[in-house]
Amino acid sequence: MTMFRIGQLAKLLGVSTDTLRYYEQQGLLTASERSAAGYRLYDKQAVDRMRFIVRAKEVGFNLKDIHELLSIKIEKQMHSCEEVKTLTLQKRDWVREKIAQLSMFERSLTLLASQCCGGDEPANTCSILTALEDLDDIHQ
Amino acid sequence: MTMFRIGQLAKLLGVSTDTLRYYEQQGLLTASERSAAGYRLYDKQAVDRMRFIVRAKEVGFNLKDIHELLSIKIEKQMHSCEEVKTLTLQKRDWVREKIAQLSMFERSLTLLASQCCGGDEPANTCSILTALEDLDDIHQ
DNA sequence: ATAAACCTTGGAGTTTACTCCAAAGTCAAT
DNA sequence: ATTGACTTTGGAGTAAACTCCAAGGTTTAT
Repeated sequence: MTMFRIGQLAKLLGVSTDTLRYYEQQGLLTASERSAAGYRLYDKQAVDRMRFIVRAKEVGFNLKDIHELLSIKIEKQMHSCEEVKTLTLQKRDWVREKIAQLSMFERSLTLLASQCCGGDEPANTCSILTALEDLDDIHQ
Repeated sequence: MTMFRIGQLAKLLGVSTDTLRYYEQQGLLTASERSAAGYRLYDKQAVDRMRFIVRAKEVGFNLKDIHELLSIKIEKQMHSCEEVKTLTLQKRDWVREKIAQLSMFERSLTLLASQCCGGDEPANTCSILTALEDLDDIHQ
């Protein structure tokens, strides 16, 4: 069970040490312990948690969202189970909606790329907006 | 062919008039014309373009990205077709990666919800991080 | 004709999420 | 033992994307 120092963890996750300290300051993650000299030390659990934070950030959750996600926990008798479930499903729906919208972008970008260097269509009709319109046409 | 005024467009797209003016200032969209009194007027094309901007924003593109997306156009002889295609496919890959990561979150949130109010498992193991670990377990 | 509800500009302020010091302590290697 | 690469704190600075005035002009409804 090796512990990571802040620089090693930063390198592992591809973020800066400043960012990790900032996340700690924002209450998202405290290093599992400190060395005699006061250096932050992160164990496996802390690394996992930080990885979660960084990934969630990358896909578009903000720090408040992430805080909420991380605090979804059943602590016996403390919160209504139904409450937790509702919040979780809400977040899932949010994620699903984003996936749906991204899929739309994916399709229009694919279409755009195919139109771009395709055949003999007039070149001036080739843009992301016309690609989106074309997608709409297909679906109507 | 009715024209929208800024407040109507803002309402339609669910953003503030300040935001629309900000996007104009950032060079993303100029109103198609002005009324005699100097009011911004948006035609269908401008509405479509603004809708694109707002949606792209919602799925996590920043304004610089959006600017790039909107300027992907083949203007005869001006840009290499291959260049345009490469940029488009790069953006598409970015979108695909995001979709993949979001799908992972979707699955873990689904799992989390199912664990939450399920049966007799010990409640203290129920969190987004343990759900992610469980997902990893399934896939290994 | 006078409110109420719009719109204009310019500029200042805010929020989020870092990012970058400075001054000082720690650790490993030469 | 001293250089270089790490770490600490606190606090200041920055970039993006709004958001909110103020002071004024315009439209619409009563």
